[in-house]
Amino acid sequence: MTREKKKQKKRSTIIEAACAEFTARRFDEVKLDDIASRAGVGKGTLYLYFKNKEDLFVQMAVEGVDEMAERIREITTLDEPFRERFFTFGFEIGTFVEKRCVMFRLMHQIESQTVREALMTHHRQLAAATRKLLESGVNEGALRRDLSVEEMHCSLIGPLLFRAQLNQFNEDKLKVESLIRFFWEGASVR
Amino acid sequence: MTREKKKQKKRSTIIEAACAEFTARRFDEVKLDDIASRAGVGKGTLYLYFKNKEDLFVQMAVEGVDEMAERIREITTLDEPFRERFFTFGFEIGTFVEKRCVMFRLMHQIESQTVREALMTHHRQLAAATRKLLESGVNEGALRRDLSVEEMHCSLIGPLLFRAQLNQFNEDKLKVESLIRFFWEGASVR
Amino acid sequence: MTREKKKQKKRSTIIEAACAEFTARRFDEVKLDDIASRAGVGKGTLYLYFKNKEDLFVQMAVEGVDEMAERIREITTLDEPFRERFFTFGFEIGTFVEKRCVMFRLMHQIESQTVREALMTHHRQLAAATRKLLESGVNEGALRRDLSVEEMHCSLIGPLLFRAQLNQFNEDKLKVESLIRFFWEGASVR
Amino acid sequence: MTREKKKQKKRSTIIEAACAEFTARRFDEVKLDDIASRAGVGKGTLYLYFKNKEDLFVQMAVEGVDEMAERIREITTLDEPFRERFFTFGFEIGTFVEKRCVMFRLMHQIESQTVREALMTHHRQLAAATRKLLESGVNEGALRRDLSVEEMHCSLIGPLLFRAQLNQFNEDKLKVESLIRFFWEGASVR
DNA sequence: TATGAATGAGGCTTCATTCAT
DNA sequence: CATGAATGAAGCCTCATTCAT
Repeated sequence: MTREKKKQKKRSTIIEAACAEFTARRFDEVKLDDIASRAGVGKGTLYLYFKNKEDLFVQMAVEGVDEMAERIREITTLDEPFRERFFTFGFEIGTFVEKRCVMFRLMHQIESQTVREALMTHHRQLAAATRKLLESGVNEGALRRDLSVEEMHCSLIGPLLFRAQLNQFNEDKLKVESLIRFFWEGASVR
Repeated sequence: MTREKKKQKKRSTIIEAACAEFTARRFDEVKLDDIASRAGVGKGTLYLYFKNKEDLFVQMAVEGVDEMAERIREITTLDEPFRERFFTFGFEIGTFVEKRCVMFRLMHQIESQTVREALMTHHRQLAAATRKLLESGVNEGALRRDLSVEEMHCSLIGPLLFRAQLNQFNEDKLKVESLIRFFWEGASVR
Repeated sequence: MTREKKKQKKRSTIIEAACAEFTARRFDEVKLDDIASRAGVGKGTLYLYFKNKEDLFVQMAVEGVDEMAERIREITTLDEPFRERFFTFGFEIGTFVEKRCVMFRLMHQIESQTVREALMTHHRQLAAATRKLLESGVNEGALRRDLSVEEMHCSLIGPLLFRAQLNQFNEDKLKVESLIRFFWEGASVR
Repeated sequence: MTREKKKQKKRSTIIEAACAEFTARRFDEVKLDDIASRAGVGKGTLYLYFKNKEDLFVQMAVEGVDEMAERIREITTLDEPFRERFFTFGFEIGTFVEKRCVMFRLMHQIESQTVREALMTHHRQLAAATRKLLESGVNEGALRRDLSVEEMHCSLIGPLLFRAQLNQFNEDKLKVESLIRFFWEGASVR
């Protein structure tokens, strides 16, 4: 394995560990020691990959978001009926949100304007891609014209997010599918 | 004003200040100094009303939740058509969520099991009351039988919560009304 | 004792402790813990009086310098023959340098431009006052015209400073007096 | 060039780099990284030539001191009038002090007794050689009998040292020559 | 009851040192 | 020999908490 590959892999390991820790605890409750030992590296090593705790947090929160946005854009242009595309999207975003709901939860709680902006930027891209997809549904006559895209975005993502939060603690999990279907029944043109 | 009243009032002032601080910043970014000076009291005074920072946080996060749950139960038993009760409920919970979305956001990020339980307990009451109300709708034939109450709960509260989060930073705010109506159109029996 | 007085006194205690520590050890060898416990205060207390370690160091290094400069100006204007004034000055500056030679030693070793400037500013005042005094000696015909004031300043202070350094470790101490007299014999007009 | 020569050369490069760094900054402000990159070698390489940072510092501070002491002894035994020998010495020590004043400045600030001793030992040799030279001047009747050698040593070296310190920051530099001459005029027998 | 000066536990961060390559 | 990625010891600093006034 090349040098660069190795580095990327270690970075991922750290991000993964950070994600596990930050998901379970408050920012201040997570010690860099915890992350380091969970990742199986020395504490100092973290600083070879991230500027500081805050940076590690942001990188973690942002990890995979751009790829998800890209994926949504991809789905948007698929050559299928909108219904197909929508459900494909729905499952994928549902899974994504479940895994990465921390980001959504924590996004707004950062003091530093610059750091928050960094997070928001990525989130906005995701939201934009999602709205674009919904818009294409409207244009193709698959989704209702009388609803604003913002409204739909909120009514679709909101439940998925809320579900992810609840699921962290409940055992009888709601299915992503049913939430998406509920949205579809309400928003699609019959 | 009686002594007891005075004390209650000061407690409220502190809770209010804490709420403003915790809404804007992370738990660890909020200093007791900040809260104290925003509330216009000395730092030591906080300890006359709350056991410690965590306690102040919990009390703040829980403030008004029981009252809201009670209010929902009240609405549930109103002698009106369900549709009326539902929209009354919708607006009130929407407003409540907007003002107190911090609690929802922060609930899951507490390390201490006991503290988290304290928060969860209140939240579960709120959820229970909400589900009860929805259930009554189902029983009265106003809401669809084929949807589980959990599903509906999630599809109703999720958007309201997500909206509250977005609104902290967007100016062109989505209306609570439209979200509730969207839910109603999808969940009610036509 | 008034509140302000008390504060000043504690500040002095800390400066004193810092002086003792910084005189004996390198900057990085001195721990704030050491200073705090020598001063008989908590570690955190240091931060009520000084911004950080560097600041404490600078304040310590600068302590008393302005007063000494003022004292020199005072001596300069005394109504006595220059010879008297010179020896008065000589003893006082000799003693001062002995006690505060750290400042001179450390002055040039500060990385931060701003911090170094802070130190240099005070030192330059001291040097200026000293040169002024020597100048007055020249003008009154007591000191040689053919020597530049800078030369004299250097030939007078240099030995005092070097002596202070040596004395930290030798027991058979050189007398300040003999150094001053040597300078006087070389620099005065016979 | 032989292998040994090469090694010596690299060692010199490192010492040189260390000297530049330690002259400009505090011991703790100098990072081995800085020294290494200034010397154009890897950080690990430093440890092939020096035991640790402190050792590198000592070796640097001591570099050339023994040679200088030897040179002074050489000058002492030259077959010339003392006056000649003295000025030769004066210029050389003046230049030496200018280049290596760090050593003098830092000598006393080392915590570790053993390290300090290492430095002091070399310095004492230098001082001893200097005093010997001055003593020979007294014996030959060229220098005043009524001054102690220590006094003279201090009055000669002190100004040179002080000048070196001032020169780090002033542009209009005092001449070594004038300081030596001032000493000579005061200390020699007319 | 109210205060805020004093405290010190604890965590982030730096950087000298090591060692596998 | 040379390197620089990895490490973890150690210390500065913050800030929740206490307590004398």
